[in-house]
Amino acid sequence: MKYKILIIEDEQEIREELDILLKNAGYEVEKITKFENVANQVIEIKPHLILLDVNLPGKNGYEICTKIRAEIETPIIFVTSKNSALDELNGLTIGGDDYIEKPYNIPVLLTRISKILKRAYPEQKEQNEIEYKGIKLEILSGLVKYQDKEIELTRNEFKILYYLFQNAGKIVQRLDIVEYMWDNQMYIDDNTLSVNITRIREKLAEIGIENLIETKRGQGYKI
Amino acid sequence: MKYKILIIEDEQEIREELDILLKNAGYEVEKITKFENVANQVIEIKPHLILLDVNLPGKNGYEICTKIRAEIETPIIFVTSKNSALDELNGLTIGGDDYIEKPYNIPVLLTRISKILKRAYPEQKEQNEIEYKGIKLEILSGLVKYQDKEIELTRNEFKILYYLFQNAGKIVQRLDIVEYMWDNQMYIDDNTLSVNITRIREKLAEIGIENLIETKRGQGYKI
DNA sequence: GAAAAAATATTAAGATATTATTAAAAACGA
DNA sequence: TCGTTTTTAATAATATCTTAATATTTTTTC
Repeated sequence: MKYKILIIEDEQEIREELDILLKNAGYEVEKITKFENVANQVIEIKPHLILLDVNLPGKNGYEICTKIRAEIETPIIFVTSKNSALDELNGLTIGGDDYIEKPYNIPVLLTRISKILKRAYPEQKEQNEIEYKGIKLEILSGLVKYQDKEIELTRNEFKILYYLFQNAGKIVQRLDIVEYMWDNQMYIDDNTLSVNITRIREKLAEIGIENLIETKRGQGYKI
Repeated sequence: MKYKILIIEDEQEIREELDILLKNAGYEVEKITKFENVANQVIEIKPHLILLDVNLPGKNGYEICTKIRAEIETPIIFVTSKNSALDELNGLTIGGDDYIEKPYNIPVLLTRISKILKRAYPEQKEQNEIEYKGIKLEILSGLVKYQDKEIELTRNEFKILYYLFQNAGKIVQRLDIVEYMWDNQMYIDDNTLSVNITRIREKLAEIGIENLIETKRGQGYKI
């Protein structure tokens, strides 16, 4: 899947440069050249990420950011030539996800973009479907299909099951799942996982899937 | 081989807590308490991994990281209470290998440390599979396979058998196994080992493996 | 070579730690 | 806000581990 990046930048030269750069890197690119009602335009375009110049003529980039953020959660990278700590803080507290200074270092810009995209859209992995033992997980619809029956799992339940499917045949440690699920910064009770497993098992049983998830006590789970 | 972990953290309480935690987990621990010339101190200590608090008094953790990285490639884990996207990104692009937020989840911290160490020092690879006399131990799946039959062992049983496999052909002393298994716990009845061996033999017999584990009375076991 | 001692095996029964379950509270999303 | 989903909390269930008691086997001693 191709990510769509929106460039909001008044200097034509830089705009074109970024355009080429990003297209070469495999992104779909949109540009805004008229800076009236930027927020509305953004909502129309529905980009996955926005590169926003802070110094638009007669406009305040941060204000624009605020307006955009009021509507959608698209991550924003500020492109700026200012570099005072204050400015930086302003942008970020409003909700921008990163900033980068002009003149930018191209590889740095690209890796930042890719990191932010990965973080913002973690579920968009290449696969749309994964199958094991006749059970099919459909990522897009969040459905589990088995012998012309199907059930829906909630987002977390699905994500856990998906992780187990990706590691089918192997023992997956509980902690690995916890890390995968909760990115593990904050302290999440490990029992939460047990609760989820119980729910997944219940739902799977509804369509006749029994004993799929084995508990390997002291080691983890295995399908 | 024992890994050396360096703690760079100003709050004494946390420092001591980490110290104990890590020592219990079998690491060698060093601490820095004076934050002048941190980079130089680090180079002296030559740790295998650094736990770096981002919010040192009057210092910028990221700056320290940059300086350290200019000298050595030791992996760094940021311990931080901040959590803005910017902070994280900065840390990672500078060369930190991971970050974790306070309050941290202890088991998670430990597994992260161990994962990063494994990645950074790959010489100490762990096998995923070991075979002897047509019997295959699969670590990832926790299975023992023999002639298209397979059994599951419990964690301890598997660990013991794995240890014997690693020393295939040699006599392994009972005490060595006890140490390997129960490490520095207080005296564990060595009969526990006998019980485990009995169980392993039983389970192996189920898939037709007989007389694999020989008892060398007074010396240990041999496969 | 028999009896005693030492080492290991066996079996079953506690103990413990890990996981499961259930219900309720909190957080989230429409 | 209401309905759904997620997390917390309290409690139950149970696989696995350890202990204990007893049995078997091997080695030593006389």
